[in-house]
Amino acid sequence: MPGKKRSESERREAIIQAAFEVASRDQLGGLSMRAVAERAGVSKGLVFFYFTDKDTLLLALLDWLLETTLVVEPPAAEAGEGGPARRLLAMVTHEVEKLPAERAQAELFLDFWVLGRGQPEIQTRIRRAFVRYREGFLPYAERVVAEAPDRYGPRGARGLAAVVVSFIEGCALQLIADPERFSVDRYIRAVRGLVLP
Amino acid sequence: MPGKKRSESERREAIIQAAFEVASRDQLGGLSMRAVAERAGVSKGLVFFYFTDKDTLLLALLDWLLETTLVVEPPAAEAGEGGPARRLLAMVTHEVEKLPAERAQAELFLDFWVLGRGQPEIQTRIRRAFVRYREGFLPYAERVVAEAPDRYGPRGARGLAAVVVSFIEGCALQLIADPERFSVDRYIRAVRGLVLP
DNA sequence: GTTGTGATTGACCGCGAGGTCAACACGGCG
DNA sequence: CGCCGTGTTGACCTCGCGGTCAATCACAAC
Repeated sequence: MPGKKRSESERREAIIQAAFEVASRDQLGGLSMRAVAERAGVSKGLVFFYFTDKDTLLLALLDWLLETTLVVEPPAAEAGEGGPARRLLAMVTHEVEKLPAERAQAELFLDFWVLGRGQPEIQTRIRRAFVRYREGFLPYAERVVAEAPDRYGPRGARGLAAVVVSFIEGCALQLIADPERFSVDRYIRAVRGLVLP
Repeated sequence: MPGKKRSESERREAIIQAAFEVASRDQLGGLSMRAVAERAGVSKGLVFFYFTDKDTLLLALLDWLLETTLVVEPPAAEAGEGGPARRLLAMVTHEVEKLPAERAQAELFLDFWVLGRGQPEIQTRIRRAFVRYREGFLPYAERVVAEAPDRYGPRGARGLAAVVVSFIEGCALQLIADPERFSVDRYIRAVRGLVLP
């Protein structure tokens, strides 16, 4: 029944939420404007009214996803007690432990990643978000490098932050491929053995 | 012009090759039976003649991909000179250095990974390939763990191998997202600084 | 109550997808 | 030569997609 009014931001939010739910179920490839409209309890035309394009809707969904996920939480104060390396390790542990709860987001994120190839708008947004994510680790990586600057070369902190992020992303990948076998504990123990003296 | 005959295996191979080229250009989402047929210089019907389904063709493509990529090369003999940790590191370095050259394969692989969610046939094949890949590192991880068994817990070698694979996969992801910024050297230097005393 | 404005609908369009199939071409065999 | 049987084709079917738009409705202002 046409005519019912709702505030613009409410509608937009609801549609994006519906899009997320559809994408979680059917992947981005299976996300159709029809399905989103149905899930949001709204007609197809209205989705096009708020988001002119499918591309526009996807970008809005991506923005929402990047704001929600892929944020570094600063370490707790007591995490730094054993030295910089232990603190960085605590951060990595925390990030990896978050993954299972955010599995749907991680899957969608990866889906955008694949879609991003050949779609520059998506790619640049993902890249920017990643730079931000890496920079969240940077200050702590710097303190690790500062302890033994000769072991890491110049710009060693950036490299270390990049390695940290790569490892976390690799974990996300493993989690998606094989959730039952993925054991956070075992991963963390192996890393701990590798890097702590 | 109908009637030209070619051996079955030749045709199958040519079609899979065409499918790979199309997928490299347009991703799996843009891979249509029409496009594959055109690329292979063959009619659409023939593609269905050899591969009854699109799903069947995709599985054949995936099998080809998994046989081609995702194989661990054993380390060179002199790589073990500095001890087990250095040898494992040399293997990781080598795997990461291979990535840029195999970028198209890595991208397609990731694409299948995303598609695999919800498509059990794909998922199990990827999982099996990954188990094999991890096991390629296992003997060398075992020797690393054997040097300090107390640092890694029980089954520490498996955890270490998993970490190694996660890191390599994370690198592949970074390479796909941002090929220009991705610097193998910097990554390896950071890892070296982290794990070598 | 009338009117006007802006949110909302659903029928509709064209397109390209996966898939089917009757017809056809060629090589070998009697 | 004729005539299988296996490759091979391209027209054709249906379906669901993204996208459009005139009609419709709810509400606020007067």
